[in-house]
Amino acid sequence: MLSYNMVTIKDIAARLEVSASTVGRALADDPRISAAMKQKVAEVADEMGYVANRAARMMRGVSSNLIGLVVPDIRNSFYSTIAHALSQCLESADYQLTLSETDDDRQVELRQIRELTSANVAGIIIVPSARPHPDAVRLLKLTPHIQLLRKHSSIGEQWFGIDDTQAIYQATKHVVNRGHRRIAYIGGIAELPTGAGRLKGFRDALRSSEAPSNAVEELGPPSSMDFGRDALRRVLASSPRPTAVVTGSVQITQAVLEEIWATGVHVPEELSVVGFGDELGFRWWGPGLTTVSLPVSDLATACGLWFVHQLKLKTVRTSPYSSISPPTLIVRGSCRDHVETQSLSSPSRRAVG
Amino acid sequence: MLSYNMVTIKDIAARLEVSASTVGRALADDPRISAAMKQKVAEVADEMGYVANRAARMMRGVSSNLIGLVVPDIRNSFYSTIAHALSQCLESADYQLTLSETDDDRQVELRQIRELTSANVAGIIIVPSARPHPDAVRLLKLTPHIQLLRKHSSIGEQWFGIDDTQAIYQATKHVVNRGHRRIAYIGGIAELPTGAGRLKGFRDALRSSEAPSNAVEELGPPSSMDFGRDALRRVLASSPRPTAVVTGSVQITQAVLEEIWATGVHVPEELSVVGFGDELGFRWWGPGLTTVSLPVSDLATACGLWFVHQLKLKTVRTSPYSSISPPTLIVRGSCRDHVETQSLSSPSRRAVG
DNA sequence: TTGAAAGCGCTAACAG
DNA sequence: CTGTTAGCGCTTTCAA
Repeated sequence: MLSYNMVTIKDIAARLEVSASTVGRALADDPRISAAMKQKVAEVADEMGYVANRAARMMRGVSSNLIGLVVPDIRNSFYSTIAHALSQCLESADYQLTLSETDDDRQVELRQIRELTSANVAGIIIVPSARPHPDAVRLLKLTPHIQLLRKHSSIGEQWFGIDDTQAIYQATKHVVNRGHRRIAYIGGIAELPTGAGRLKGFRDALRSSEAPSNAVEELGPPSSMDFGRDALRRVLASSPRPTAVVTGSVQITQAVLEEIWATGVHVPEELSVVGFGDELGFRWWGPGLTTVSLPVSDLATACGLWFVHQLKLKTVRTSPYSSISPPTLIVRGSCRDHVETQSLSSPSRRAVG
Repeated sequence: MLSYNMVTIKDIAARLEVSASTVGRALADDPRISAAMKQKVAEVADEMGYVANRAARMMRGVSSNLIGLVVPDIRNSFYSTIAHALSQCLESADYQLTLSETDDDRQVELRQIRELTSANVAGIIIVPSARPHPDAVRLLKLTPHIQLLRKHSSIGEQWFGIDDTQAIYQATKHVVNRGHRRIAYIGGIAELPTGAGRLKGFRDALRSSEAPSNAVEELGPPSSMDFGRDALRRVLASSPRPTAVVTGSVQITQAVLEEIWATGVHVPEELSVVGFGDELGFRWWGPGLTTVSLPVSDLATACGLWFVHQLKLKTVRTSPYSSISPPTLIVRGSCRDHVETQSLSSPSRRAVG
């Protein structure tokens, strides 16, 4: 290990023949210090290449400039988008982002939160797992924190998310309006707040239609491609086979697209599809994927700005605040009108371009 | 700000009626402490929910358990894959990952490295920008560090990367072998080590062919979709129009795919394409994208393991070490044989499935 | 307006 | 095997 002698507050004090506290205060822009002194201190500090020792500062109770981001899996584009947006707006407020992945495992989540609190982070931005560990909840209460996307009341009432119910409601309503009656939904487990909201959106949309409809629901881990693939196979095998499928997470959507592509089912002739999220590539999947687009980046930025604002007012935050962002349905070619006497015409084919 | 009374080593000491140092040593598993004592301390610590104060520990000279990851943009799947892999293997070594984005801007990069060193990070894993700032290089020398993907000798000789030259060589060779002679390459600027290597691969492959060939080279920021789109348009407009295009970064590939899809050029009839990286969705793009797959996740894991190993031996590392991972060409449908008397047959079309 | 001094929680030298 | 003591660099009383 390298031993590098950082220049300390004492060094500049010695050089200027003043006390350490004077230098400390000058650096902190304390009103009691004369402008002349501040000036001199600033110059010498700069000249000697002084950098504050964060550890020492932290020990004096000042929390670090670290903000912990706790997400299931950074490879999920939702979360990498969030990480990027947060990183940007936290940086400009002089905060550093630390990354913790939970893999949606409450034990891992607890460990990570333990780590973060022991590192004295200034705050935690978390996408909580389905059922966070009580100890994790307890630890979070000791640190400023905010929930993103998923919300558990046990953790708090500070939350930025999207309207999950509305998202899937729109998606489902779209196929219902186009005449589909046997509709499958493949989405995240209802134990997750997002999963529950989306499932509700699906059911609400079906209920809102006049004609009786026939739903197939497949619920599983929202980040599991394997689950998505298997679920789609089950949906295709079920009888009567659904004429439309709505997906409830990005990963599940990707898995379903892959599987449909692999099995050779024709879209939209044999099956209509509405996806979740608008990934690069969804546009060029088959006839173009009709999907629900979510303002994840804006959401994260808003969340970051607000959180930093909260941290600045060094006040205990218990007052609830929620921000719900609306989804948008993007209609492309993966859904078509369904008529009961369905004639499977020879599929119209589509070339690149 | 919340005032939360963390339980300290003293609290445990008081409870057990021993000295603080005994507890400290027991917790550190010091050989001089009796097993019985360690046992008791461990129990009480656990019971009281003791978490070590990192700030205090750091002040005693021990560096933090933070490792800084410095990348251009976490939304790039290369880097999110890397972040995930590193996060996993650093976590198991009890390190925390902090995330810094540079947007390939040397000033930002310098700022981020400043931040990291002042936060006393245990080490830095960096994908350096094209021309790192001299001060950044200087700062890096003060901290254990390793380069990922891109390598600058000024920064050091510790590097994990892929064989960029080989990657593009394979891609280019593939179309050359299929008879193409007018070939375009759209890739990152040669100022980047990766850009230079890939460009070399392109040129080497062309030179290696017997028949004379005609190259078009478009170089720009590798992470700019806009550049990719514009470059492709220029390529299509050039005369004689190339019959094949090879791309040299993930983002450029994505941009090129989008643009080809948008302009309606038929692949592979009018244009053969070889991509870079194997993103989800490349499989279902048009006739399936023939592309170079790179073992990014394994690379990052290897890098993480090795770096942690280096940190454990608390020795100054100056000895060079490089690890080069090989790419793999994945052949799908986006290239076809080229014959000079090219007959543009009516395009064979492909449906989903 | 500045100084002196007391710690923050932990580790490490130096005694027992 | 365990206790005492002295700081690490900084902030923050309390004095001057």
